[in-house]
Amino acid sequence: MHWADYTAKRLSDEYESQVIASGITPSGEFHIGHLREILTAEMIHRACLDADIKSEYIFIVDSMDPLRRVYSFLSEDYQKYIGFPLVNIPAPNPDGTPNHEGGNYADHFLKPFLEALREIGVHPKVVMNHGTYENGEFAEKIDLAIKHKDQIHDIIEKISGRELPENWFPYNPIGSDGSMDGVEVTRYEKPYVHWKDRHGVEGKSDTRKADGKMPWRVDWAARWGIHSITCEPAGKDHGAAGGSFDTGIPICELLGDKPPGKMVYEWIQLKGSGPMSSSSGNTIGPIEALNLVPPEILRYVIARTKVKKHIDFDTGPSLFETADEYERLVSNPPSGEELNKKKKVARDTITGALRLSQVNRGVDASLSIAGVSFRHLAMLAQIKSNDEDVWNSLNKSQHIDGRPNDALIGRLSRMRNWINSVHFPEDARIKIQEKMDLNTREKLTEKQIQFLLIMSDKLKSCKWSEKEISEKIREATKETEVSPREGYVALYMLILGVDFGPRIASIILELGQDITIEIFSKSL
RNA sequence: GGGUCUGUAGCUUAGUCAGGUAGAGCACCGGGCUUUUAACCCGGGGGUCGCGGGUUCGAACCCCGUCAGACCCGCCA
Repeated sequence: MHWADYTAKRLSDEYESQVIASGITPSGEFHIGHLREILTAEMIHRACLDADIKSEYIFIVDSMDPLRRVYSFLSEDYQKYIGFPLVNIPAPNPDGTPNHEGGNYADHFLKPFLEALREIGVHPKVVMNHGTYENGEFAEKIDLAIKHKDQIHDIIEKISGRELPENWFPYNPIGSDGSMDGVEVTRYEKPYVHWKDRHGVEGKSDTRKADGKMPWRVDWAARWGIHSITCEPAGKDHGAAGGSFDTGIPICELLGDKPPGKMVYEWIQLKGSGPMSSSSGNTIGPIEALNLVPPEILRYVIARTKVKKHIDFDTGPSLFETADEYERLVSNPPSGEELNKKKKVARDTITGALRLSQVNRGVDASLSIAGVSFRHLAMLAQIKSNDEDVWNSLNKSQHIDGRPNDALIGRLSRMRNWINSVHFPEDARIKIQEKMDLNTREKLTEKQIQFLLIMSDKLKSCKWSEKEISEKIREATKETEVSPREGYVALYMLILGVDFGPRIASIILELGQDITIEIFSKSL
């Protein structure tokens, strides 16, 4: 059984209807690591719906979280915004300076991420956390938290092993300058928290408004109750012993609610370069990833991996394997009646992964088949600059019959992006030689050189079509009495510098007559 | 220091929660197609399930220990 289906089943044993949640702080550019947070939750949500369990999926944006520090992509102008809720800060310009016309900081980073989510078929109910404060939904929890201040204090200190400051208070009001830093609570008089900020200014915050927020560990526990969340997968940073999940459970209960069960997912790493981090610049954005990787395959990468296993995200060579594995599975799904228990489990797991990988829920996976392997498409995309030529070639090779489907059109356009990016594997790149070097030439026999000379002549008067070029190759092999194989090897050595490759006539055609003849004349 | 997770074929892994003869893909090798030469089809070899104990008629799976790797415990998912 797939992990999402298993979780859905477990949830339905405990709750009648589900609220599955994700939560992310929009403190900077989103990266594909965040996609795991989103997709883990969304797949459980889909699994619930597929099992006729009532379910809702919400994405809580921590727009009230304060700016912690001036990140590397921000200019020093942001110094003055430290401690401000992200929703109250101007969005940065590309050079890192504040753009006062560009909306707020939280929305700025959120917007493109939501677009990427749409592209991979995720349609959450977006909850801006500052909105929840603004409309008073937090007020009751804030009141309870303040009343149980000492107990919460003890829970955090005991479970996390962290020492809280003397003046710790489960509510951080915003001071006169807009920052939550250095604001000291002087007293609480429902619904107002009175304070004195670092400038000595005194004031009060209305707990029914977004005049302040609860600290992270309390905030998270409170929102489980406010939104009746039944499942919220958490990153392993929150899931560590003594982490915010562990303190959240008793705090949530203290505030009168039943906490969701603990579920922790592993991180995605960029192959070979460790965990993703916005500050180190070691990121790949969901949008960048979606430019290269078809959405169903991006989903598949998450769906096929157990939640607790880390994923090495690789936009290099292993993308071929992942994509071809997906293609193979969809076109030839594992089936069979006489399987033993283990094989049945394996089959159900993988078919579950395929089901959950579809961009649109309930749509037949077979519609996402491109009908051609990633490798073959990579080759065609490199030698055919025109999409129509690619479709013609695929028709001729009987990969497709007639017009390409949407999946294939999408694959080709992303394939072109991939090839043009630094991520495309070098050994898959077709490199046209300007001329044959001496080393390569020495590997050829006299006969093969003869063959190339004849070819050179023939190409000069050749009508430039794939058929004609193939015909010339055949003629030349006959005239010089080299085997077809030797002839092809000679051509590959000349044009690509290696002894094998994709269909040479296509490459020659694509190169054009002038360039081809130039390669021949320079080399021979 | 405390904790979590991972360790199965050269590589990626399924199977571990409900113990019952180790399964797949890639790669590799062989054959076919003999020209769509990075395509396609068929076949094959390859695993002390990290290591050591224990429980059991029976352990990749449960328990204890141990080694290795990754990560968390400073709100970075």
